Amino acid sequence: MEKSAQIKVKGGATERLPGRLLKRAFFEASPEQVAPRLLGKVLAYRTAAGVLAGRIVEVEAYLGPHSDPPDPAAHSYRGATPRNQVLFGPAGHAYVYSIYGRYFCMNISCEVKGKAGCVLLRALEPLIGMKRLARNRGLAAGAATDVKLGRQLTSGPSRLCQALGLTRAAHNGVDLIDSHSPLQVRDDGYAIDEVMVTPRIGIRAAVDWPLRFALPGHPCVSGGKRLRGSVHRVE
DNA sequence: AGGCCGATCCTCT
DNA sequence: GAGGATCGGCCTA
Repeated sequence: MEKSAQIKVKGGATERLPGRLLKRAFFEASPEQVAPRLLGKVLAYRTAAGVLAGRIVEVEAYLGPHSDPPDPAAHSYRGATPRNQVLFGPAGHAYVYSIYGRYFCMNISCEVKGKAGCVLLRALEPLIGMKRLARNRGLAAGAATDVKLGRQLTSGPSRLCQALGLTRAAHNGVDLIDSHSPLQVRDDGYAIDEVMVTPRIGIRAAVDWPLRFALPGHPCVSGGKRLRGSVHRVE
């Protein structure tokens, strides 16, 4: 019997989240600025059964209709609708939408109220609650520690929602930078050296715009060689 | 009222 | 590399 089995984690409500909460101002900038800065930050979800968390390793920026030129691939391109209204609200809120009838994707609203830019979370590196992340994905618990299977947990915009258990009904509109919120974006001091920039994935319009950002060479980034791009140093 | 389609994932070849 | 699953939301009439 392992010792760790006796140091069982306490109830989720009291369990600490890693690092410190980001500030609202972090998200009150253009999506092109916010997206690369989000790399390395932590998405943490406090549930009754304990904390789930992952490090953000791949994102995409989607520009609001006010931008010049406007972004035809963005959900906000044709203005506010019941589905996308969160994007037109204040920065730092979750925009969760359903796609293909079976999946969800999560974005974070940017800029100030009235400007609908956002950042899509495309991949996380699993950090906390690996076994439960695997179970939520319908994978064996062993996948949590298996290097080969590890990237199947949270590498993909809908995979990460499935792993954390994020849905539109429960999480659309949640404030991610409120200390009382179950879902938060936090900074644990992880430093980024380089950022890779490529076109966005899975869209039909503006296919060349360089708005996808990822940690170069990170095993949890989705896609293969095809998705290599230019690498830039970070401050 | 009806049609179209998607910021995906998984399986099979 | 290709194709199917599956349905909410948006557009057109």
